[in-house]
Amino acid sequence: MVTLKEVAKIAGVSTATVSRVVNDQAKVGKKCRERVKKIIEEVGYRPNFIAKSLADKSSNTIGIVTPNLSMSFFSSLACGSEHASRENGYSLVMRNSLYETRSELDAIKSLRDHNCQSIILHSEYSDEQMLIKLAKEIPGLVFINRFIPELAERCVWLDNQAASQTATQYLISKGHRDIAVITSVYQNRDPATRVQGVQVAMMQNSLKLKPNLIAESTANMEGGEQAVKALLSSKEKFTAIVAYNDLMAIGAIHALFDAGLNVPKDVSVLGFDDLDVSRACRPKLTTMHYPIEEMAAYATNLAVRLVNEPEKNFSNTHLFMANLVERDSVADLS
Amino acid sequence: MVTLKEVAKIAGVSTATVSRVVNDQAKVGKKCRERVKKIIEEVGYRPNFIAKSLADKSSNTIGIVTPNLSMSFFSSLACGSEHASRENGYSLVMRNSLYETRSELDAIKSLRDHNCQSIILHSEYSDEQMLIKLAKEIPGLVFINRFIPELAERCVWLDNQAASQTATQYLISKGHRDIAVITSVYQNRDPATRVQGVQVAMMQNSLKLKPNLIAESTANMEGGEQAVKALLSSKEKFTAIVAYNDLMAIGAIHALFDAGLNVPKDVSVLGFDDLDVSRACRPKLTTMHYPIEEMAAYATNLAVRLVNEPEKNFSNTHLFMANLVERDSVADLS
DNA sequence: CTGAAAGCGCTAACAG
DNA sequence: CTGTTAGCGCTTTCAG
Repeated sequence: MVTLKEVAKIAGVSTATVSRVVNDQAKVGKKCRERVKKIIEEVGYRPNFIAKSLADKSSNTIGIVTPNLSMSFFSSLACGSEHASRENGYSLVMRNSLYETRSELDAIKSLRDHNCQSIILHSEYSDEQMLIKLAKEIPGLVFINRFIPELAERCVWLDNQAASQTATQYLISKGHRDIAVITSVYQNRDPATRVQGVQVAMMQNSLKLKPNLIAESTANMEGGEQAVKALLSSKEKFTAIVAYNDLMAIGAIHALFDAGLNVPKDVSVLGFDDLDVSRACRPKLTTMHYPIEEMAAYATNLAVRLVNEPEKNFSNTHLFMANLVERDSVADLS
Repeated sequence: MVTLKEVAKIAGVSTATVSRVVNDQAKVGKKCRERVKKIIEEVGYRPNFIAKSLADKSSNTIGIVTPNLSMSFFSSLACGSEHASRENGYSLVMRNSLYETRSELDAIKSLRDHNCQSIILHSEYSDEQMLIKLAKEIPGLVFINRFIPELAERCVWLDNQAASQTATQYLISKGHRDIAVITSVYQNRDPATRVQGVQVAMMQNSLKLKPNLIAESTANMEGGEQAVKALLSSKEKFTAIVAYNDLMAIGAIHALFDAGLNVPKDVSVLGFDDLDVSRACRPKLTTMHYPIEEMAAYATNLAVRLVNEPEKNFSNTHLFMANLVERDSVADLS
């Protein structure tokens, strides 16, 4: 491996000079610069990033921790982040937080110990106090999909309530009055917030979300099936379901068909997230598009600016909105 | 940030000693070790991995490059790799290869320049000669889903032909005689190999794959739809389709239903990969399970052993098999 | 505009 | 068993 020092020797200049031309810094004599460049080319010199990191205390890597990278939502998140990282000249290192006990914390600490100052965290477990403490230590720690008031300028999140209001309002505009909700038992507050959203939207239309039209289960396909079964067995009438996410929505569709009901003819189903699967199922799912990839890219840029421009003050709000994408799972009753 | 040197000073020992207890190496006096440990604990010392890497030329990171992390198949791959990386004490850094021109190569080189010696590559574009050259330079470069004879000991791949033979044989055992294939125009040789697999299986049963029952398109849902439309317009009769992958299979199912045909009653559809979507569509997809997560973990372990035990000779074959998972998209005609 | 020199934080012979 | 001493490859004052 050819080093900077060797280049310097061959070129008959000092290492400082070579370093300068490599990072095209400052004033280096034009001819001198040319010569060094030529030699670098000839001998195929490539800078050693590790050494650079050590010398200038940079890290050139940004970290991302999500519960489980193999889930579509999180892989989109990672993808957005990878793209932004690369554009900023950083490497993206990732960790799943799911498989270990103190998983999230361990992941973050491990990242920090690898000198990466910018970390994108999709936190599910840790409590706010812990996170606040960590944030002090790690200047580039940003939170995605979690709002912590004390750390507002580090939080990139979605207006869940507005989103589910939009969704509900849409259903109502299509003539639905008896709306059911299938939601999830989840670590964070998203499910509750979304249920609130439908309640508010219904209230605004002088409607009411009936307690036995709320079914709770796990946030996946099986959960969706279970929830719908519960709904069905309650004998309460409903013409539409707003689901916590696409997976539950798809489970719901399955359960509905299995019960001899047609979607959307007999009951409409509205999803959340707009994962790829929402175009794979039949009928294709009408759903709220979660701009997770954009959010991840945004969060990544924020994370690098947070460490590179520490003096700067950043605007306090990084709030995104979901938007409705109409496909085939909602019927027009009007 | 407290350094090893400071710990040494406080403990009244040399940095070498501290280094030894940190890496619990060699023989250090028991009391001495205890004392140092206590101090490390007290002052909250944490080793600097960058410095360590520079000093001992290790890298503690392994790289992975796939075309597009947001695709289910690749995110499973990444996930398997992340898990294995972590177990080996490495960080996983990833790169998409899709967005740039000389994308793959750039990604690998960038990884290499960041001193990561172990790289898992899902190569789509690069030619063999280039790869062989790279392999010489990077001891831990392993290829996933690509077989390069000269680099057999670095290739972790799937027996595509056997897999599609299995698939076809299954269809035949279910009474299907008129089998169609929808395949993909793709960078690598997989599609062709899989088509061969069905041809062989059919031949073994004195059947023949009719040329106009082979439709080619892109390897996604839209491609599947298109391919089926082509098949349908050929007027050639068929009772089953083997698809290049799950996405095409699902597209096929859509197109079939749109044409008024029922799956599996009128025509059966068999997928490949066993992605999550295969359980989201209706009917649920019978498909060949591609053990990509296991393969990725295996490849990752191989990659680290390749650099850590260079003297060792590794067995030449890292060949995996796909297995059939029966769901609801294939009818029994017999 | 360019060079000398002192590190960044840690490891690894080599002595003792 | 423990300390001394060079570095790893690059950056960065500080002189000149």
